[in-house]
Amino acid sequence: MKDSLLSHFRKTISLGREKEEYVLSKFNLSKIKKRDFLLESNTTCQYLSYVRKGCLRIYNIDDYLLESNVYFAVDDWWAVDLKSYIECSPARFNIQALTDCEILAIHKLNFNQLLNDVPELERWFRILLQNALIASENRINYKMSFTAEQRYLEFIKKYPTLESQISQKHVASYLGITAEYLSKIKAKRSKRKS
Amino acid sequence: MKDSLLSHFRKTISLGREKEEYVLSKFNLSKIKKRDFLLESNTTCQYLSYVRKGCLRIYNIDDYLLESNVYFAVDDWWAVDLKSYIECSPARFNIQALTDCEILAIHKLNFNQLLNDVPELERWFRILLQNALIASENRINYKMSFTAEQRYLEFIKKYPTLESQISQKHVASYLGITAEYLSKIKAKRSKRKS
DNA sequence: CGTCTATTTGAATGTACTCAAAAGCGGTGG
DNA sequence: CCACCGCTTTTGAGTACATTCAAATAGACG
Repeated sequence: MKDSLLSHFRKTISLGREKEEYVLSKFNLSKIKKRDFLLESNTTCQYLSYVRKGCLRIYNIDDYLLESNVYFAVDDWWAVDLKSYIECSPARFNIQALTDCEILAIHKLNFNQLLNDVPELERWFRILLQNALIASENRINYKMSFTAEQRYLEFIKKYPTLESQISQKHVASYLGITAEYLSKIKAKRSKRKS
Repeated sequence: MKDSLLSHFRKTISLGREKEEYVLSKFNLSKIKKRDFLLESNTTCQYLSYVRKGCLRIYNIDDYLLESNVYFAVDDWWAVDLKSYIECSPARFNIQALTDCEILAIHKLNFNQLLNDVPELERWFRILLQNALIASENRINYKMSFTAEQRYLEFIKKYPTLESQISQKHVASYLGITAEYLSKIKAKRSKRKS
């Protein structure tokens, strides 16, 4: 059940059987249904959530109540509002399941204890943050340098199975365009092909 | 000379006099001139560089040789291509001084040794990454939700002294617009005021 | 002083948005 | 199992935001 989480850790650190058991014991499995919320803005984000299965969107609501998807957490990723989690501040983001999901979550307090008991995890967490930062910087470049159509193609390449699972308006929101315009991009593309 | 770096560390961790000395001893001061490069793409980023004074731009060059500024490193920030630094991969970014700068740099090998000798630094580094990630996620939201003019106003608010020090084309590139369009935004604004 | 780069301005163009209407689709209850 | 409701997607016309290209002007620097 927690195999996928285990192999996730093994990608960056090696703990040995005993510590592995201990770390995994602090995570709890929960299943959440499509459209349910893992986090709502203005509450505090208290859990680190590993996505074992399914897809969630982490999204922002701006001053005019418009939503924009910051990122998707799919199999083997993490869903968290980092700022809120770290600073105990009200969450900026909402986290919502786009499909039925299986989550392995750990409460902040337990995670902090783990960081004390198993210092190797500091390294793992640092690397997680590094990768997230690198991905985020890439995202800025894409948005800056590419047109909506180019970004859409990159999206398909990066998440080849995701498009069929979620609605297009969420893809559009991730790409930073309106649902209508994404529809037009796709229409134009399928016309070109034929 | 290294006072500013010391107070930078003290913001997030407390080390005690002795360890502080030790950590600081690993950093070397260097002065670099306006327009000089701290890093050129396709070389490897081997240093963590603390900006004691001045301003640098970290920028990307896309497939069509167009530059876009990813971020500015100003007083009390860090300049690094994280991906290259961590993975020893060819740098995606260039780092160039926009003003004369004073840099406190530490080589990767020395930094790794510090992380071993002074484990408190893991925490500091993790927090640095956290903050960078939070800033980067914010940046995505701005680019998604706001017009160029709104982003320009946010830029002025966030870096009140920067605009007078660097050329507008660099500001435009950071905002993700052309230099011409930024010029038009400013013209429109000063017309409105009068 | 001359050269090189940065900035301004204008006209034409392209990219993406808004609004509205129609069609499609999925889930729910009778 | 069908009918209906609400939400998503498509399509079109009109518009706004931002770019391109070109030419003129202004600044920076040796």
